[in-house]
Amino acid sequence: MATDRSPTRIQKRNRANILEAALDVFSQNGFRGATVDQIASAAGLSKPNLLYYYPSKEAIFTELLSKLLATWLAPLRDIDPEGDPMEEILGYVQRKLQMSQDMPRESRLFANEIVQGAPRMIDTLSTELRELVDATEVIFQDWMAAGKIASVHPRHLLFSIWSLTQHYADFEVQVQTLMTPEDPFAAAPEFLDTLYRRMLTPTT
Amino acid sequence: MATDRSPTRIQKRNRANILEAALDVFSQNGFRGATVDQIASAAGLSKPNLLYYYPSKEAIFTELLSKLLATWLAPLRDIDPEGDPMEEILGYVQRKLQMSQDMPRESRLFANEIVQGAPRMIDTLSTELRELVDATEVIFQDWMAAGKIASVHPRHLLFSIWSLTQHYADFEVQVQTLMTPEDPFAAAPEFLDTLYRRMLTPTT
DNA sequence: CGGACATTTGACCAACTGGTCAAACTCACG
DNA sequence: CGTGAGTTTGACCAGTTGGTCAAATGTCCG
Repeated sequence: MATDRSPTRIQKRNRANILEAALDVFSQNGFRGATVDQIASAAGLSKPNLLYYYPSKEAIFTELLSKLLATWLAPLRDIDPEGDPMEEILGYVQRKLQMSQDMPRESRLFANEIVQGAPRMIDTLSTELRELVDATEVIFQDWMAAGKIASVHPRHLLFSIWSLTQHYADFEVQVQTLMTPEDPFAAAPEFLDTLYRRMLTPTT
Repeated sequence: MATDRSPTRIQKRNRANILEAALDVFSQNGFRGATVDQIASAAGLSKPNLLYYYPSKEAIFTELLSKLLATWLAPLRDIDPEGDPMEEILGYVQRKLQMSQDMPRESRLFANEIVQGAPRMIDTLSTELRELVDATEVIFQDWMAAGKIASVHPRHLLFSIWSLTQHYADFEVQVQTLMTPEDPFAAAPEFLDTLYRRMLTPTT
C-alpha cells in the first residue's frame, strides 16, 4: 500500500496520471458512467495497480473534486471589494469565460455532478461555497448601495455569470454544432462584456 | 409482443407509465447511470414486462427524447417575426423560465445528454435544431437591422437565453442550496426581464 | 550484493446489468 | 363458456464492473 511516508517519485507520477485520466473519464461520462478500467488504461495502469494508489473509484472522484474546487473558485475569491466595481465584475466574467475555454473538462465534471443532484458535493456546496457566495453578495450589495453599479438581485447576478460562462464548456457540443463554422469563443467575450456593461451601468 | 395494431387500453397505460418513470430515472442519472430495473419498478412493472413494451433501454431513451424535443422547442417556434421585437424576446425568456420551473426533469434530461457529448442527439442537433436556430437568427438580425433592438451577436443571444433559464432547472440543487431560504424562482423573472431589457434596448 | 520495501500483475469473485425465453396468466369477444 | 391474442412472470444467461489477493517483479539504499 502507498504508505503515509513522503511519496516516492513513482507515486507522484502515477497519482498525477490517475487524476488526469480520471478528469478525462469522469467529465465525459459522469461518476456512474465511468469505469475503473477506463481510468486505469487512460492512466497507463492496470486496474489492480490503480486500486493500489486509490482505494476505490469513489476515492478518486472525491479527491479529484476537492483538488479542483479551489482552482475553480479562485477567480471568485479574487474579486476585490476595493477595486472598481464594473471592472471587477467584467474582469471576473472574462476570467470565468477563459476558464471555460481552457478547462472545459473541469467545468463538465462539476456540471455532471450537479445536474445529477450533487450527491457527493452537497456538503461542500452548503458550507464552503455558501460562505463564499454570502461574502460575494455583500460585496455586490455594497457596490449597488454606493450606486457604482445598477441594483439587481446579487445572487441571481452571480448565478448568471456562472451560467453564461460555463455554458460554453458544459454544452460545448451543442454550441459548436449550432455555431459551426464560427468559433464560439471568438465573439463570446464581447457579447458578455456588452451584456454585463449594459445591465450594470447605473441608470441615474 | 406489442403489435402494430392500434394499442390496447393496457398498452396505453403502461407505455405512458414507462415514459414517465424513464423521465424520472434518466433525468436524475443520465443514460448510463440509469438501470432498466429502476425504470421498471418506478413504472410498477417487472423488468421483463417493461422489455415487452420497449425492446431495449436505448429504445426507451430515444423515444423519450424525441417525444420531449418538440415540447421543449415549442416556445422557440412561437417567436413571431411580426410581433414587437422586445416583447417577443422577453416573452420567450419568461416562457423558457417557466418551463424550467415546471419541467425541470425534461431540462436535466437534455442537460445530462449534452454535457456528455450528446451521443444520441447529435444528429437532431445538427439538422432539426440547427435549422430552427438558423431561422431564429434571421429574425433577430432583421429586428436588429431595423433598430428595434440593440445589435448583439444573435446566436450568443439565443444561447444566453437557454443558458440563463435552464440553469435554474439543471443546477437546481446548487441554486437551491445557495439561495435558501429564498425561493430562486421568486426573483428570477424580474432579474431576467431587467437583464434583457437593458441589454437589448436600442442605444441611439 | 542483499534485503526491505514499493510496485505491478494475473487470477479471481460477487454483485449487477441488459436482455431472453418458455410457460403461465388475463382479457376481450364471439 | 372458450379460444386466441395480449400480458406478465420466474428462471436464466452472458458480459461488465468494482474490488481482492497472493505472488511476482522492481527499486532503493546500506
